[in-house]
Amino acid sequence: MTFSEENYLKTIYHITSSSGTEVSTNAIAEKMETKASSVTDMLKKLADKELIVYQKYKGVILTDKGSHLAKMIVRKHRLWEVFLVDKLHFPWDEVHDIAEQLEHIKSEKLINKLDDFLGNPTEDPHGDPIPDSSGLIKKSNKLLLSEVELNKEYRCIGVKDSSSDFLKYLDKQKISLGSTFVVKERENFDDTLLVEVNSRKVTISNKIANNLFVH
Amino acid sequence: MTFSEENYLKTIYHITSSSGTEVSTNAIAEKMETKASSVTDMLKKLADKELIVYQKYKGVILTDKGSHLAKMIVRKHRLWEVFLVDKLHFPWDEVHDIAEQLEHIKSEKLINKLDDFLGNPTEDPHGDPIPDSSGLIKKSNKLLLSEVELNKEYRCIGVKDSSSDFLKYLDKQKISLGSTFVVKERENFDDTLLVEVNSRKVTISNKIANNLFVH
DNA sequence: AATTATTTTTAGACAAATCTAAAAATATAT
DNA sequence: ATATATTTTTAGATTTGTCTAAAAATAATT
Repeated sequence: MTFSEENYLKTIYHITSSSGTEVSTNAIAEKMETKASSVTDMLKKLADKELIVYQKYKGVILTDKGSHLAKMIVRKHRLWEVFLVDKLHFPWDEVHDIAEQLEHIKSEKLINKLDDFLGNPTEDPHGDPIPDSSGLIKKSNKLLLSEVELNKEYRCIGVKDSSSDFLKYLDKQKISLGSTFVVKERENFDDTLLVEVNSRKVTISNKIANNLFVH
Repeated sequence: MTFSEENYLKTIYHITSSSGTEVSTNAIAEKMETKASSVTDMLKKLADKELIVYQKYKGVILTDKGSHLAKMIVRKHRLWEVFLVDKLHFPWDEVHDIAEQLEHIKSEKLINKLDDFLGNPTEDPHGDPIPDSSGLIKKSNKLLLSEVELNKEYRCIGVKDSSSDFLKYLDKQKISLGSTFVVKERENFDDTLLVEVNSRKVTISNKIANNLFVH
């Protein structure tokens, strides 16, 4: 498999995970920042290899074979992210681009040894689950801050939207990866939260709470 | 730079290191297992980018820029080899192919953090020197077993010829990476050596001794 | 239901890296 | 020094992945 084929497979896998249905040509093109015509070309190639089921104008779904390969790429991506954060001490928001490259390294032995070296983690630094060597995925217990129970302690494991405006806001509020949250009150009218962030009381809007992942 | 350009640059660097003079089109083609015509095409491209000095029919040499880039690729290759052997416990003879892939990962920050993580090693598992981040190379103190002094202790760090016949011979003699050697006698007639291998007396021919690297 | 808008596919072109076969330059040998 | 052999380059073709522009299919709207 070429890098490009792997990237398409991964993208289809990710869109399927959130939508559940067939994936459209345009959806793939948009996510990969390429043209629909390029996508069509590649879909034919992937269909020939029996990695996807493709019917003209009807969108695609992954075959079992394609789904397994996609999971192996996701597995590699997330294991490398753990390596970069845990072992090389990269900030959590810098690892994605490097993992995008590392996920294409081909060696099953390498990835299984890396898995052991890292202590067989089940989640990456963003709280996303890491498929095991047979493709099994322990479902994530990652939540949005807007969904948590009152008076329970949670730890910040990531953001959904990583726009610079949002990251600046977090910086101002001294919220970072690993911060602890305890939601003390929820305003019924607009779902604004009164939260203890590292024992400091902060008011957090619903929009903000919808962009913070916790554990 | 593309993977292919990097591979050409690295090959030219390696051939230059051992020959010292201009590198011929055919020498490159042979080492890369490709056709001379493909090499010519790429040489033009590398010359356009001012990474090599290329004159038709006269062979090539690296420019300073090309030489530095080549060293950075070698640096990455050798650091990843150290990672694979020291941290993931790969056998020393399995790491080359994986490092060939990892050497193309693009991130200066990654490679410098990896360097620190590994304790800034100056040699890879085969005893070859690792260029530092500015391209400086500490000259190797790697020797052939045929060149060592009598009654001094050396450690096996690699082989020159890795044909399967030779590796089988080593296996039979229980010689492996890390074995200690003390040369007790040298036969003047044919340079056969009487060697203590891990305190066991073994007779080693000059041809064998010329293929074992020690420290 | 007919028209308009959107999505998707096709057709044809292009750049990168490779190849084969033939031509040109250089090296070797008689 | 002339003929032969080798090396290197050119010319033209191929594959992969991309693109633009136009055509075809599907979806949305009046």
